[in-house]
Order: sequence, then C-alpha cells, then structure tokens
Amino acid sequence: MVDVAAHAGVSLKTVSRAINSEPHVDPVLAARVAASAEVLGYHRNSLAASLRSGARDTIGFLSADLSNSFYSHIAAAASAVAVEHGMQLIVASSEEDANAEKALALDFCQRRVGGLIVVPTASDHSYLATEMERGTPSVFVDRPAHGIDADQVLLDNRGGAYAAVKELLSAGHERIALLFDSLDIYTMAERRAGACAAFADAGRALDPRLTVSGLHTPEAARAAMERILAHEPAPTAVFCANNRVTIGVLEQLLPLRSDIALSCFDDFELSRVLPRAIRIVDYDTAELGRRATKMLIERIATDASAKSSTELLPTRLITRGGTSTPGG
Amino acid sequence: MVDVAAHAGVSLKTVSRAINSEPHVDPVLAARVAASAEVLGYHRNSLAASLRSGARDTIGFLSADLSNSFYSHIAAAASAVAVEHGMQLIVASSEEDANAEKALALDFCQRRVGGLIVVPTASDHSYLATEMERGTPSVFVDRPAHGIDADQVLLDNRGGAYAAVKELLSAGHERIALLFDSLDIYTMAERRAGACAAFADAGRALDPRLTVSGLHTPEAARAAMERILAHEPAPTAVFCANNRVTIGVLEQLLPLRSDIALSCFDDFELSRVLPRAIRIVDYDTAELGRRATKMLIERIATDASAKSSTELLPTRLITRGGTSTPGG
DNA sequence: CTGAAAGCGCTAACAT
DNA sequence: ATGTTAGCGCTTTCAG
Repeated sequence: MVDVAAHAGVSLKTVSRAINSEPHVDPVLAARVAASAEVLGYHRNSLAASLRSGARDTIGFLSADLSNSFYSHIAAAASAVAVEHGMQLIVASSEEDANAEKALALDFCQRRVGGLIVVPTASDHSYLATEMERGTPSVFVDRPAHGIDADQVLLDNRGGAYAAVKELLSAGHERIALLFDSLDIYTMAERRAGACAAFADAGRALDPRLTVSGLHTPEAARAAMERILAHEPAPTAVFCANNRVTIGVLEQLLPLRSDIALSCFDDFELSRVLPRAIRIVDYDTAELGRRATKMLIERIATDASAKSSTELLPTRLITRGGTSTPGG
Repeated sequence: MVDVAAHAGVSLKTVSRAINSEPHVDPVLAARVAASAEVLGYHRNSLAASLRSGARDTIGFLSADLSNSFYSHIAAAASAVAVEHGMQLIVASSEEDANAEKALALDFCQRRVGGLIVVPTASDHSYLATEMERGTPSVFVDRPAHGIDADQVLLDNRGGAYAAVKELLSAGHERIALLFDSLDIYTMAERRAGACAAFADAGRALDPRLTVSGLHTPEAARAAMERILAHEPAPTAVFCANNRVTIGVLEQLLPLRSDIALSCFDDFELSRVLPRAIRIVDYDTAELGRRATKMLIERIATDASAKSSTELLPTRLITRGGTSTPGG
C-alpha cells in the first residue's frame, strides 16, 4: 500500500480512501491510485483492515452434522444471505460432539466472527454467555439453547405433528402406530407432544403397543414396523416422526403393497416417485438458515441488549407419491 | 495482552509464548499467565496473530451450488479434513454464475486464505494464475480448470459410464436408450464419451433416435422417456447419465411397472427403497472433498512450484432397489 | 479534500 | 529462559 501511494504520488491515507471508494475523494486521484494498484498488482488485505477497524464481517456457522443434507441446506441458505450482506460464512461441524462444539465455537470467537449460528449438540451453552457479553451474539437453529438466553429459529415440530395425527384421527383411523427416534432429541419430544395433544383432543389415548421410540436408523424403524405387523392387529395408519423412520417403514411396507395410511415428518428426495401416496409434514429448510442469518445480522447491527426472541417456522401437510403429483 | 502481561508480572513476549504453548517456557510462569488470562477474560485474537506471522490457516471453498447436496457433501468432508489440520473452511456459493465466482474467489484471496477449493462454473480461470503466483494455490473439484494449470480431483466419469453401458451390451441388450443432461457440462461429455467407447468396443454404434441430451430437469427426462416409448420400439435398457435424469425416467417407468433394465450414474437417497432393481454407477462423494483438501494442504505446505496433478476417483457398479439389498 | 502520526493485537528478530 | 524493539497492513484520529 505504501508502494501504491509512492507510485501514485499521494499519501497512504488517500490510497486507503480510494481503495475503499469513500466519498470526498478527488476522482482524478482515485483513478491514479486505481491505476497504480493495477500496475503493482496490489491486493487489499482485509484481515489487516478489520484488525484496526474492529469490523467483523464473517459469521461462524457451527453445525452438529454438516454431512446431513438437512443442515447443509441450512448452511447454504445462510451463506447466501451472509454474502448478500457483504459477509462471509465460516462453517465447521461438531459431529454431534459437545466438546468439539465448544472448541470450535471458541475458535470462531478468536477469529473475531461477528456472530455465531449454532445447530447445537451440547446440552449446556452457558460458555457462550461470556462471548455474547463481549460482543459475539449467537442464534440457535433447529434445536433450542440450554443454559443461555439467545435468539432461536425453530420448527413448529409440535404443531406439525399435531396436524398430521389429528388428520389421521379425523379420518377415522382406530389403530395408529407412532414411530419416533430417541425422545432425548428435542425435536422428537416436541413431535411426540404434538401427537399426544391430537390424541387428547380426540378424547383418546396413545396405544403403548403401537408407540415405539428410540428408532435411530432406517433399519431399526423397519424392524419395529415388522414387529408391529407380526404381533398386533395391523394398524390402519402410521405416523413416522422423521425421514429416517419413514425410509425404514417404507422398506417394510412397500414390498407388501400395503395400503396402511402413512403420515410422515420431513420431506425427502424422491418422495414424489413413490408408487403410493404419503402425507408429509413439510417445511422450508432453507428458510431456517435465512431467518437465522437475518436475525443474527440484525442483532449485530443493533445493540446486543435487545430481548432475545424465538421464531417458530410453520409446517404444512402435503401429499406426495402415488398419482397425486404427476411430474411435480 | 499487555494487561495480562502486567497482571502476571511478565513481559508481553512471555505471554505470547505461554498462550501459544511454545517450548522453553517456565511452567510456573506459564501457569501464572494462564491464571491472569483467565481472570482478565483474555481471548487471543487470531486475526492479529496471522497478520504479523503471515500464517494462513483458513481455506476457501467456492462451490457452484451449495444447496445441491452433492456439493455440500463435498464441502462437509473438506471442512472435516481442514479442521483436522488446524484450519477452517470458509464457504461461498457462486450459484453457477461465473462473475460471482470470480468476485468470491478474489474476496477469499483478500482474506488471505491459504488456498482455494473450487467447484468451477466459469469457463475461464486464468484470473487465478496471478493469485497462485502470489501464493494462493487452488484445487479444482468435480470439474476441470480452464485456462490455468492447477491440481484437480475428478470422478472417473468416462470409466463409470463405460462400465455401465458395457454391462448392458454384454447382457445382450439390443436397444439401449441413452439420456444425458446438456453435453456442454464437462461430466456429461465425459460420460457420453464412455458410453460411446463401450458401443465402439462392442462393434456397434449409438442409435440416434434412442440418444437424447440436454435433459436438464427430471421433467424433461420424463418427457423424453415418454416420447421414446411412444414413437419407437421400446428399448430393453436405459442408461441415465445423472440422478436428475434418473428420477425423471423413474417417474415415467415406475407407474408402468416396466421391466426395462435401468443403469444410472449417481446414487440418490431412497434408491434402496425402489420397488424395482436398478444398477447404479456409484462413487464416494465425500472422498472428493477429502482428497481435494489434502492435495491443497499438501501444496500449501510444500512449495507451489511442484507440477500440478489430476486425481481420478474410481466408480463402481452396484445394484439398488428391488429385493437385492434388503434393509441395506 | 488531503496528509501525518499513532496504533489495532500480535509475533519475528534480535538481544540478554 | 525471558525481555526489547520493531513492524505486519491497514484505519483512525486530528490537522491542514
């Protein structure tokens, strides 16, 4: 930069102003600076710039599992919004490890990110309180924060499950199987609560023999479905609480050409191609990332003192597969 | 940091050494420094550190389309390798826009990234030559670089297509339809070349009425398949050159309960659940990202002068769907 | 509208 | 093993 200043015959500060296209710079000088920069192959060092100015133009995105396409979609949407606002997204994945999450979050803070978007794993996030006070706000996505008061963007898990199960009940289904992943997972507990509420509103209770949780893989879900079909009078409907469960259940039911009604949380690739119809609790994944990023940028811009808020993204029931959405 | 030094009663440099846990530091002093840092709530500023030391501990990942799960898987794998090596990944998506790609790449360079991993869109990458000379190496993933000599990690598109089509020919199929996306896309041209080679080796020529390209969406592929079935004697086998084509073809064929043999490039979610068997040219997506990151880190570590290399990742033929992989 | 000086937080290169 | 001094590349005062 000093070289550019010398070459252009102006002061360092003028180069700085010209490079950043600040107002009140003589266009002639600005042009001369630009020319000199070009000749000398000058490249601005934005690290050095932000060191002195304290500007924070990058956002840290900390996912529990980036190779899960659900979260990578969120990250992609977040990145787009960040770039739109002249910021960049740094991403890292904690691989569902609470210690890794903490280490990565702190590393992001050392890099002086403007803020953190976290898909949390760790049960305790109080270590972020210090960072927030020091000027690094966080927003939590998909799962709530614990031990700390922060902005959040969550899905309406409870409402979505409620709507799906209520629909099955209204259709007159007497025997409804409910299949969940581990109830330790926040989203699962919420979805179960929604299902329970629908049953309660219909004046009915869950059938414990048709309600299974802890199904962590498609294979576990498939086996659970097989067991239910073998030992009980067949259910007339099944509610699958996430897409892994759905896939397992489909593996079991499709070959049987079963006409058991299916209602499932989470859409998935190829759901349209299914040879049978299926109801899906759908939502806008990218919107989770967009909303979180906007909230964070908003919080960075205004003062951190504002009360933290939680946004609940709506879900909707759609039909997929069968002949219902030809070519869709 | 000066405060910490004062509090601990040592010099600035000792604090620096202690914080970075350099060797040759009195453990007693180190402990005192750590304690003071804790008390004062000191956080290292890694931006300032790398400004002075010139260290470059972040990698820029520039994807053509991050919301495409294929690329986000690559990014996730790259991030994991980067973190393993004490670096972080910054990601951005050019959204298949050559200008955006250039702007983002240059922005990464301004941030003094250690190197760039690029899933290219732009046809011309000569603008990166300057950056490479100035010490920012690039490696290209999935698609080759143009107008510049750089490291690359590509799929064996040609070999995979060759194997798939050869298998169909060996099985005695007389009428094989070949469906491609636009041949302007590098991977498509390669896959077509592989298919042609298989035909040539069998002493046969492609049937132009059964060979369609430019199928950019599942719907276009579905319509193409419909047209072929309507106007020609039905093919006994179809080769789909990517997963969007495959989905479109499945939308057309599944409702018909057709037993036309299917051989498709790219695996996809739910392929196992298909009610019919399908041959798939499969590969390790994450490995693309891992290899690229390792190549880049290697190149950063050694001198940039080494000859650039191209790695070709192998593909393999697998069977999915039907009853062939129960529960798999 | 332009410039000179000071300094962001840290580390490299010497001392000691 | 520890301290001193200079300076990374830029921006921010504050003067002109």
